[in-house]
Amino acid sequence: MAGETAREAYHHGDLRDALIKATDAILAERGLEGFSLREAARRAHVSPAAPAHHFGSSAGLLTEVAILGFEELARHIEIEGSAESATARLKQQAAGYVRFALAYPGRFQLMFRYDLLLPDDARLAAASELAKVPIARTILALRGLPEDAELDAPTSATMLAAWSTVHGFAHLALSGKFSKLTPEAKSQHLLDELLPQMLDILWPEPKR
Amino acid sequence: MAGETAREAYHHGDLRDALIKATDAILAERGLEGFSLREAARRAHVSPAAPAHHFGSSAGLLTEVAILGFEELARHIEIEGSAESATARLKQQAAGYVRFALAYPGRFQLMFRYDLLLPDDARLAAASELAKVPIARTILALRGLPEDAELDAPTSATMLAAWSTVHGFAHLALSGKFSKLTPEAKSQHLLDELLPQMLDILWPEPKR
DNA sequence: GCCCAATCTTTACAATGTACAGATTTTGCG
DNA sequence: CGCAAAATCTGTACATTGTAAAGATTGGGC
Repeated sequence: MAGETAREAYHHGDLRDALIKATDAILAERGLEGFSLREAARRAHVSPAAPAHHFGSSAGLLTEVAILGFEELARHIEIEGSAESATARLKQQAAGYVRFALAYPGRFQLMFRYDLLLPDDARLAAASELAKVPIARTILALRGLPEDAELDAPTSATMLAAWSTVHGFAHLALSGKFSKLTPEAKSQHLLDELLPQMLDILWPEPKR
Repeated sequence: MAGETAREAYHHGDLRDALIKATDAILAERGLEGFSLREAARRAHVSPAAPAHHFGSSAGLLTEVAILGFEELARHIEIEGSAESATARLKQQAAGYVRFALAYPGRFQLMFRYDLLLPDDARLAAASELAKVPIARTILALRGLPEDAELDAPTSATMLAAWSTVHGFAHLALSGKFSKLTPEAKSQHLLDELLPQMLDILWPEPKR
């Protein structure tokens, strides 16, 4: 009991967390295509069939990781400092979205791969919805509405516009469609140059 | 020689085309996740190892299908009728892009899955670039430039904006992020309602 | 102290991509 | 025409994957 805790822990303890962390490590090291259920089990020092009892299937484990991904995405989107205008705040949030996608490409791609996730998981849907809240607040401010206003048609259309723009940018970047630069310098150039240029076109500063 | 041509054809003939068509059929019937190299070989009535000689690997076959996909995408983007304004033309092209993605989700998803395609295929890169040409023309018209003008920084940033917007919309739609509707009615609603609403916000008609 | 349920292992099976060696067909060339 | 060489396809084999089924082992509640 006071023996080697690591050995003991794997035999009964927090396998669930260990598998989630192993999966996250695989996504970070080898990307989404480098993941396999058996590899995650290997890293947790358990048999290939062990994960099934905790997550049901591979999709169950990946869904759990995707939920954590949406929560982390929400954190990246939330605004830290003060923002002068609503459009400035929107641009900061857009940068946060893209920064997350570029920093954790495996996680990000997983989050939108419905074929790898449980299709009707309520917690996943909730996490996905929660990640939109910070943007919704900014959109309301952008349209001069109070923070707790209802999401009318033009507001949700504006949200859709912001979401699509930033998501398309991130997805195209990860698909290698902007790959004329080296991978190292690419992220900074995308975030510091291309993204602001694009956002200035779609959301020009109203201050004349 | 004058015998049953179908049997003969499979034994020597146009296996390459047959495999491409089989793959396209799988993508249409079962989606991208329903594809396997062996299933394509099965549909072409050849052994599992046969495709290798024509395409090298699974990625080689899929790359060929993706090239056809980009060519078809370009056709969907090209404008058919006359367009009053440049922004109207842009919106028609955007609708063409989304219509393609919704009509051929398997093909569309494949085209941006770098992990399934040959990473350095020149013909694939060329087809991808060619699909942007119709949009580039519209962007130039939008900015009041002649059709053969060079793509300066603001023009390419505007292109990036248009591309990201429409691609993000299509990708989010296919990821099931808008799925509060039935799949049948969804496509029409997306094309007729949501997409125009979004585009009107990002590209308002200059005509006051 | 003991039984039951939770947890993990072992074994097994069907599928997949693809390498390798051989058969068969077509083609090029004298 | 004849024949060798090249192109094309088959058969077999192997490592890897997800997961189902049944058995072993552990821990908690009474």
